[in-house]
Amino acid sequence: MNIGEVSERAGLPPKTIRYYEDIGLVRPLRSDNGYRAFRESDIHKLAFLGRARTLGFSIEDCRTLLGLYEDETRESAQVKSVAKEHLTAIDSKIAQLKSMRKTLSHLVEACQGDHRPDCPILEDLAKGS
Amino acid sequence: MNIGEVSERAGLPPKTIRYYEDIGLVRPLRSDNGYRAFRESDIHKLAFLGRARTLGFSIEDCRTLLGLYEDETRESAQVKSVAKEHLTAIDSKIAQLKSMRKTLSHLVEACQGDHRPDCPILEDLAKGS
DNA sequence: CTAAAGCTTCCAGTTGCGGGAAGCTCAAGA
DNA sequence: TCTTGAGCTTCCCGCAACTGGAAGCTTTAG
Repeated sequence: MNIGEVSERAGLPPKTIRYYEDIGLVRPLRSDNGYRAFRESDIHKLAFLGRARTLGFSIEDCRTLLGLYEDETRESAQVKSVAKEHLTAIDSKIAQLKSMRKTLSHLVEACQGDHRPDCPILEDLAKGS
Repeated sequence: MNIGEVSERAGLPPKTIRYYEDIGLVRPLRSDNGYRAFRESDIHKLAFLGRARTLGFSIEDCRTLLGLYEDETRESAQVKSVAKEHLTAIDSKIAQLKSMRKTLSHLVEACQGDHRPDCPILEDLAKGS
């Protein structure tokens, strides 16, 4: 199967698929004309990667997860460990964003937003809080 | 004042300060020896930038905000507009992360995390939800 | 006088692709 | 059969916002 059809079936842009081959996440065969020839297993892998990326896993995490997926001798504890670390990272990002959000929303509420130059937002940035 | 002292006073790494000069956010003078010579106003600007970055504003937003800060004829509505857009962006990032978090936490809870290979996390990635 | 610290510029790498150029292949219509 | 257009290939640049490191000059401390 050519990359265009694979792109639709896996839900990933052709550019992304080529990139994943570049970095060794998938290894499609090649036809005589030089075109990539994807097997069903490649499509399955690509869809797996797409979903892992949707959950926010880094490419390196995806590589690890894919490796575990294909390793019959894996221990689920290994998978859980990767997922838990990622969950922790997500939590700290959320916390950071919420902190920004809190400060920023206060400032936005305090700002009149009219034609006059006086602005609590700029004042806060200038003086620090 | 040299970059080292400015770095401490503004709370930004020297590399970052040089980068901000590169992209035209600050324009320190130069001493005869070629060293950057920062004025108080430069330090003030850098601290302003540091705080804006802490609130998650992009560099281009920072450039805009700094411009407004130095423009006596600004209207606070302009500042508020930039801040509100950023707030919206933060909100959607939070929403996206929470969505990831929700799915991922369910999966992590469902996974035994023991020595056996069976893993709901991998199963979900393989099949989609 | 020397060594270390601090400054300079420049270049490469990070993450995860996207855009676009140049060029080959293939499928369909006149 | 020829041609056109779509689809495929590789390659390299660019994004955001820096960080790290090399090579080399200046200043400072002992």
